[in-house]
Amino acid sequence: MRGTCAAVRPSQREQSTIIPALKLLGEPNRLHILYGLGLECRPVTDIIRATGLPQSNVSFHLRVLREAGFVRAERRGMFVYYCLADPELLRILLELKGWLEARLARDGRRPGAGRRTPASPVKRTR
Amino acid sequence: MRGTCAAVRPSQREQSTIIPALKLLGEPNRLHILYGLGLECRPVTDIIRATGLPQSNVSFHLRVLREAGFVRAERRGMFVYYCLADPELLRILLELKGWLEARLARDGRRPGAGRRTPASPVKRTR
DNA sequence: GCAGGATATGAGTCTATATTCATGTCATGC
DNA sequence: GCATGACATGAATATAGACTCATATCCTGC
Repeated sequence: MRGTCAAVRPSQREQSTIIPALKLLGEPNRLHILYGLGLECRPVTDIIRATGLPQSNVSFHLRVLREAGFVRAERRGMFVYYCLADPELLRILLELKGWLEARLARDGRRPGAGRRTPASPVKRTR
Repeated sequence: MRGTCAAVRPSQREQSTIIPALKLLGEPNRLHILYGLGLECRPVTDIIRATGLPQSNVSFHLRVLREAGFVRAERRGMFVYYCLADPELLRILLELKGWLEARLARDGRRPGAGRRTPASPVKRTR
């Protein structure tokens, strides 16, 4: 905490739950695993095959997802099956994706993606 | 389509839009800036004061948000005002947050947050 | 024109975290 | 018991991306 002083962050506590979640979901392989699971339960072996990732890496990501409560693990004989903890998550992700794609389709190119902030688009507003 | 080899990533293209977005939003200061903006437009100076971050850093994050199309920049005289490009984004984030908190409240502790995968919860399923 | 405040940018550093390799543990079948 | 396949874990490394500092650019008022 290197803040000049107190540097009070107002809604800091507000973000305590959502930030880790967004970070988790922002990892390509992790999201891929989640999508791959869909509504079914699958053994790790399946996930490894589906993703093409090394076993070690899949295990790592599964652990992260499990400890976040996004997936459940359940042993069945020789295998450990992983399943989505709550399908609602997929719905919310789909909603975000829908919004993003709609935006992209609506204004084609990203708006305001230019280098600098435009020199002076408005002469004076008030 | 089981991917003979080559490690074909099925929905890889599917994630091309959502992954960068999730990464952007997963950064605490960035999310803080977005929440701070709310539905109003604010000059950079305000954002700097509100967040307590160094000007350089705020400028950096604003650029990322702007190039992603999450905020718009508009010059008014001496100041550059930043505003949320689409309030819908806040709604979706709120929805995710609601889901997370509901989960947390429902099962108190994170489920499946234990170390190892439980040794053998089920004797045999099949 | 010049001065000064507001913002953007670049280079360099630092940190968090994904990835890999090797090894350990657990369940099953013999 | 032992061997084997399925997962998990630890240490070490690599890398992306946030942060800082210094500097450049733009606007306004004089």
